[in-house]
Amino acid sequence: MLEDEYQLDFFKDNGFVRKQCPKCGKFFWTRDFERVTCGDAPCDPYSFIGNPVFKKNFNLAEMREYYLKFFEERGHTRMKRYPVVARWRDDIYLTIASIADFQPFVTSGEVAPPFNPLTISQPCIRLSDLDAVGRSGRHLTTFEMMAHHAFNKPNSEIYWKDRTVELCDQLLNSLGVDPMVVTYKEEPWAGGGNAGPCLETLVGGLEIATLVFMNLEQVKDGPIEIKGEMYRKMDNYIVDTGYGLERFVWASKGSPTIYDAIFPNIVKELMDLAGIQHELEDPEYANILAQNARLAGLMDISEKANLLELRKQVASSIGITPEKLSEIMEPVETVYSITDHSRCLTFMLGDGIIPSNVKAGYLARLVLRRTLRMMKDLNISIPLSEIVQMHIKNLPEYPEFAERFEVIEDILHHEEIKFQETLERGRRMISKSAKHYKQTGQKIPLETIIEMYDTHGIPPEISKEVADKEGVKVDLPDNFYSLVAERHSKAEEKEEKVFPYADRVSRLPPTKRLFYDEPTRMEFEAVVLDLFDNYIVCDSTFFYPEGGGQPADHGVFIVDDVVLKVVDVQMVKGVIVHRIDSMENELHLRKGDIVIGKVDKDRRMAHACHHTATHIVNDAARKVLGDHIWQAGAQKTETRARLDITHYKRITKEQLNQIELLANKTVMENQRVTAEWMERNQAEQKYGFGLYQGGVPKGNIIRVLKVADDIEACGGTHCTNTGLVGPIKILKTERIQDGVERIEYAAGMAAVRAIQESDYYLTRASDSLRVLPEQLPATIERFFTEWKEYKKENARLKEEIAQLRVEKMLSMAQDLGGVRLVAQHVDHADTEELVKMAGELTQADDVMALLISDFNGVKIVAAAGKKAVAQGVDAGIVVREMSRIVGGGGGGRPDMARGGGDNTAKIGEAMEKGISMIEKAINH
RNA sequence: GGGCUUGUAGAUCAGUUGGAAGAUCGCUGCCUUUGCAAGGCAGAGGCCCUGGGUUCGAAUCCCAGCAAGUCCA
Repeated sequence: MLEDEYQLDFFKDNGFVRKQCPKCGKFFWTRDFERVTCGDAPCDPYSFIGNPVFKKNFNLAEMREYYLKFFEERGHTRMKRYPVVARWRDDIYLTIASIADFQPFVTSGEVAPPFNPLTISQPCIRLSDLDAVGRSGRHLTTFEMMAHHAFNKPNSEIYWKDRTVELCDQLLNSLGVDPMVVTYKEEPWAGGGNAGPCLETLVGGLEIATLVFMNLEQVKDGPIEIKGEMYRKMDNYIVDTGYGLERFVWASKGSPTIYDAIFPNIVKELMDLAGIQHELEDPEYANILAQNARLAGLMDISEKANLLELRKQVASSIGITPEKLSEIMEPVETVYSITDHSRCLTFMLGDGIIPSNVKAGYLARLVLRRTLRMMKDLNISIPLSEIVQMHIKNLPEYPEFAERFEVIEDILHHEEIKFQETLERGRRMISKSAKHYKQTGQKIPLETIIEMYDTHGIPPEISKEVADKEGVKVDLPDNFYSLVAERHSKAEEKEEKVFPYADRVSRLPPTKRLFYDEPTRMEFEAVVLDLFDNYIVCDSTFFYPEGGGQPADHGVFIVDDVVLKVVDVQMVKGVIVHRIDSMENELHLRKGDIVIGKVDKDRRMAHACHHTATHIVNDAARKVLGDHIWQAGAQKTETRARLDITHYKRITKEQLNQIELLANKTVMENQRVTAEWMERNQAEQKYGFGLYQGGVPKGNIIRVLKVADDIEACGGTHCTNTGLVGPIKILKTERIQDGVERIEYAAGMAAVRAIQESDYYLTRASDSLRVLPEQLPATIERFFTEWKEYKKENARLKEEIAQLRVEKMLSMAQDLGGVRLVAQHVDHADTEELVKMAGELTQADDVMALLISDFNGVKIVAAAGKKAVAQGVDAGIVVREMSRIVGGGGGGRPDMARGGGDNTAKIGEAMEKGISMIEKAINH
């Protein structure tokens, strides 16, 4: 249905014909009238391997520069790359395409593009084909998407389809590609809520560019269907191209794999470390790899069955067994994979991702652990950081990575130790479980292996390896990871809260936010524009709506004599809605009325102090802990505030003190706090993405706030000078996730109160010990030691008393048919003492002890010597019966039982019952 | 953001249905040995993570917190 979209003048004017591929049924454009197939794998196999398609070969830096310059010379502005971690977005963690840089605000038309048209080489990370990396010869986790983009609007078109294809064609021409081998395949594209026609540029069986003409947006009942979703035309239309830098380099070299093309020296180095012969000059070897890559291009080898099929085909085509081939290929593939993964880590850590168990950090750890595992498989024992360092040396275009190497090394070292500990723990667990199943002669159940992975992070291969060593079998199904996924499949959808009057509010004009203009003014007049239930909307307001971790202002509206209490303030699409506490009062109000608003000043000031303090603490933390610190969340209240930051270690007490000192120093310097409304692009260019620490604001104009050295996009209300924040007191740190530390602190009056509070605890503690506060630690330590000693002595004494009493008790025993019964009241003895005595008494086989005391209610202990037990006495039953009489319960083993109750008046009765039961049991 | 798991001696871990806190290694002393490796005997070392609750009684069951591990989006 998009057919018409592809009828380009460029094709007609340049002698292209449109054909349909008989293999895949897709339509494509070619200059070669004889051509039958579309040029894409699997319809056409790779033909460039050993037969480069460009006149000259390029390395990454040369290719990138060639490309950017080519488009610069044709009217495009060259742009700096964005980070691989998508800080400016909250829907994805990693930058997956160059267009991701401009989503969602530029593509939606809300924000103007920084340049138009522009060209960029954007490093991207995609982890969706992890298993194919290294094996397929072409998959990478990290790649640079070279691109030229043009953002067109109805009345201002930069260029569209014809010019785009023309530029692509010219680029290939300039590189010396034979025009006859280039095909453009029609393939509708969809992703991220947009879609449009698309042409894939194919050369020698390899897709080297994708030209997307984004002109559709996803809507529920749109007229156009693409891949099952409905779309409609957008007003603006965007040229979204993607040229694979690494694939260009590969095509220019014609090496067997993409890995040999883009980082040959690191591959070589790792091959040496792993002790693998890797002579690409060896024609036999190169042939195997080339065959493999060619055939791998034809199938999706992330399926295990397909991988086996691939092995079979390659093996037969070169005349060796599949097993032999696997033996040759696997280590080489692993080296490729390590090289790729470590490059991915270089970008991730270089751009500031901290490994963690959540979010983007988890993805970093995932890649990191895969890499370590593979290194271990090949016995490569150098630290991972050394491999990363090789990449950094290989990437002089990214000097920022070299600058951060020290931190990266530290992080990697940390992670290596952590993983080792996890594996060590896991090995012990499996080994234990294996021993257990060995005894029963069973296999280790799959459920156990799944749990080991899911709960303890032990890869199934390692479980198997350990079990093998113990001589226990394990069945590992091919679909192991999908079985794990099944466990998690019960995902629940959570509803998004929708403001009930969203429609009505959207018809109102945006509220004037006066609190920005006069941050200290708390009283104002405003005109009521609308009211419903207990919500009031005015033309302007000084009430700050909840946002950016800062809670809403409270206060009152006054109309005539009526006071309306404002309990919440929210912003809905630019309109500020005040909620008041009761509906009745609202009856006094009508649209058009003028109201007087009064903001609760203390509350606002407390929030402002804490908000400004948050920026100061964030800045101080970065200075003390390092540049990798990134805000992961923040919340302010009247009494305290908290800031979550990414950091790969626990913050030490000393560092915390330093942060606190530094923060207070910034306060005392009494620097001006300034806010400036800036165009988004301009702000980003000037200050970088550090702006978005506290979240990504919407719209083209953002508010840039400067507090000392901290510069962030922030919509909150602040103190006008840092001095007004008052003291900042850090209260505690908490590790809310691996890699994320939470710092809690109080500022201003709240800080003074917090100090008073902790002072109170200190005074109370020192008062009750009757020592000075500075002697508290030593005193408490002494008390604790003494307490332990007394406790031990106490136990010893009880033992001794028990022994002493036993003799006397035995003398009072009554003889019941060969069993000596000691039935006695032992006043004030606790259960433990009774147990000790009973235990001591029944050292003699023929003794039956029945002890009862009135300690804290009634305590009963019965113990029977071996002979008594043999005669049929069950201490458990006796105690249970006796305890019931005193209103409690009890039980235990036949030779030792305890119980009790709270009815002390019935002690005697219980004792009689016990004695009679024992008599009965023995005489039975 | 969701799921799962774990906190017991210096270390690694047992601890049955709630009923006397254990093992192995390490540590101390003595013995054996030319010495070492080791062996024998004796001993020290526990707020059973914290705080509530249920119970006559909690390491064990329930709730909350703190600390840690791990899988997924």
